[in-house]
Amino acid sequence: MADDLFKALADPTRRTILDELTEKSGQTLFEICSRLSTKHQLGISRQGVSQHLAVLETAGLVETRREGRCKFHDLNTAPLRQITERWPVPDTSGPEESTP
Amino acid sequence: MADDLFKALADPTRRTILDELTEKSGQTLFEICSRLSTKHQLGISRQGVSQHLAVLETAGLVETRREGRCKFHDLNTAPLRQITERWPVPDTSGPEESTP
DNA sequence: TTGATAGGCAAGTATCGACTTGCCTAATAT
DNA sequence: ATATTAGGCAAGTCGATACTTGCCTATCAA
Repeated sequence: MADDLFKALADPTRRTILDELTEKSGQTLFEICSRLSTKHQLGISRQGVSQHLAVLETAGLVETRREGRCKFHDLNTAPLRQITERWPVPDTSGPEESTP
Repeated sequence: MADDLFKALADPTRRTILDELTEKSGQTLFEICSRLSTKHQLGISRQGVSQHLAVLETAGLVETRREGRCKFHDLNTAPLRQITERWPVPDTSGPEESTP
């Protein structure tokens, strides 16, 4: 459970995929592949991306739906909530301007 | 930067250490060692724990202060904020009771 | 000073995980 | 029917990393 989540986040390529899905949810495998290649200069094979997506799906960060021969990938950030629930983060830390 | 954070969170032992520091911040290496051993049945060497703490410190999740021959470890959850800033999480997802 | 306590450094092992290559299935197009 | 497009499965390689063992330094107590 939590193990899958943190393992999924551990890889920089997977985090970039999450970025891409944040920008545009519901992309296909090939769409993600070409975006990683063009926008992020990531030379990675299609299977590589596919395996990353599988890890993200196991973590619950990505959900998929099939339509014909296409498989669309949707982002689900809900699992991230358990991180800040497990280790509470102060509202605003750091040197804040004194409330005027 | 972000890489260090997610790498630090990727290991289950390190997450348990964060749990321990959440419960009681400012523990020494030996204190953490014995807690991992007794409370979590983690048979890990002192050096193992020390290396984990170093990774957590690199990520900014743990800060240390020395006093004499003792080194105290304090939790700092602030770096976690960038996670939910990078991938925004809806306030409360899932089937919520309708606000009465 | 001697011994005990708290921690650090470095090298070695061994497992895990990212990535690739090669082949296979299913849906659309000509 | 054949070719093309979208994706899946499996084995193999290679580098990263968690963990250990062995030795070394520094602080405090007797």
